[in-house]
Amino acid sequence: MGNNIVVGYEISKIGKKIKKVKLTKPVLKSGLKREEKRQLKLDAILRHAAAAFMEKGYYKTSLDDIAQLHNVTKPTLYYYVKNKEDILIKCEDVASVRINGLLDQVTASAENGFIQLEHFIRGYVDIITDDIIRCHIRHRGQREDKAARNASLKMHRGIEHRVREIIIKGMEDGSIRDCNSTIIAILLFDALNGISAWYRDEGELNHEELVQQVLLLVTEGVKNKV
Amino acid sequence: MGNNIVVGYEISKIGKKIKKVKLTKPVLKSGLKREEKRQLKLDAILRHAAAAFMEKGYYKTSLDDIAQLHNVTKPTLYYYVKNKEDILIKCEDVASVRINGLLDQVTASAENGFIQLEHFIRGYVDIITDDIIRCHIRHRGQREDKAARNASLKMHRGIEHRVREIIIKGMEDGSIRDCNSTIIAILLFDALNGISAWYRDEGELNHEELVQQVLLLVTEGVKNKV
DNA sequence: AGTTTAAGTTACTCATGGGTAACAATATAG
DNA sequence: CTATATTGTTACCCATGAGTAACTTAAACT
Repeated sequence: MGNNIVVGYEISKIGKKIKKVKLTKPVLKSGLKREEKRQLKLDAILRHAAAAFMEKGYYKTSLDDIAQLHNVTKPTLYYYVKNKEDILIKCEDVASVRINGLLDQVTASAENGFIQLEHFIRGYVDIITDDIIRCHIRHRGQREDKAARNASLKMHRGIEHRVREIIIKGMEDGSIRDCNSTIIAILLFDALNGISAWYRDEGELNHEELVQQVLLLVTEGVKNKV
Repeated sequence: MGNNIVVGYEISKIGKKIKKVKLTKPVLKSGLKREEKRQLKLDAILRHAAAAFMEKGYYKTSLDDIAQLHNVTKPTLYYYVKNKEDILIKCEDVASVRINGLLDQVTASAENGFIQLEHFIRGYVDIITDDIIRCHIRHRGQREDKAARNASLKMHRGIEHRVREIIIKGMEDGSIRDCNSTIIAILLFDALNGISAWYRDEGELNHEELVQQVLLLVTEGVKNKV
């Protein structure tokens, strides 16, 4: 029940009530504080859940597990989240914002296509350290609800499409060789997403060396042309 | 119970019994037939299960589903398989044989490292069309039983290691440029395994073009060096 | 032919875990 | 200081699905 109340609605309701009385700061401030607190708790839950999903897998992680990680009981989760699948959806929302943000940043520059692609790869390898992003990558498209599944696939296709655009741009400005941009974009994503399954920032493998090797492969391939 | 009887034991038992009486063909033949039939049925079950796992996911596929696909009831499966997880294990056994077989074939040639790598890529893209292989790729390492999980990871590391050896050989014979063979092997696998999640032989995308693009990426990269 | 073994069935048990109802405590507004 | 929304709890329900026991049918060996 509680989880059906949309945040936006809640705010506007408060706003209406207050508008006719007084628009003092304490009211607004505490209102925001509450929202902030709620948002922070939701974030923490998503983070805990994502970490658990990555470690044990979605189906092997119970809501009780997640609740325990957050030091609450299971029903409390339902105050922040519609159901188990909604956790995946909310993680994906976060991931979408971050990845598209990266793409915004990368495509905003005046650099040529190849350089933009290089920037994207760098940024993406940084990003996939985050459990929420990794959770999205691992579970994207995996939704019982049909509408949710389609939304997830569409969102990922959107991202893939933007990378393809970068590649096409590179082919037009001559910085990227002639290739099938669709396939190359997918292959690149497959490789990068694969990384997210095993790479940990704390590990022995140097972050920079990883990026170097990905760029080596993408830039020149491994064949020796002496 | 019945599933605990190892195939080899069964055969040797029959053999002993017969050795002292008569080694007529009909007996051996029918014995083989039985084993053959059993093996064929097991194969069919694995194939059905793998297809279902790929379509709906391991946890969303019940043993009843798999049984139905094979036109038997659930308990019958237990005659061929120890438990649900055992299906994954048996799929992995099949996959291991095929992939290592490919590697045997590839490394047996006198070609240089790069050509061997190329051959492997070609062969692997062929192989990952098979549902059982795809099932292995998607579910490798995902085992509730610890021993089984370790075995799965070990087997995959073994394969990865052999590819790394090819790369190292290529670096030694000068056909592959200097690189971190471990990372490159993993990246290559990530890309190839990623393919297995979306590529269908029946689809519009030409098999040869896919291979071409993978080889383009691995061979020369996408940067235009004009 | 008659006995044994393989192969399959029906009808259960039972743990797990998602989701809910009803109640309790805590914070915030007026 | 009281009323109300927010946040959380305990104690359930109930569907699902893995695995088993006991029984039946079909095939195969002697």
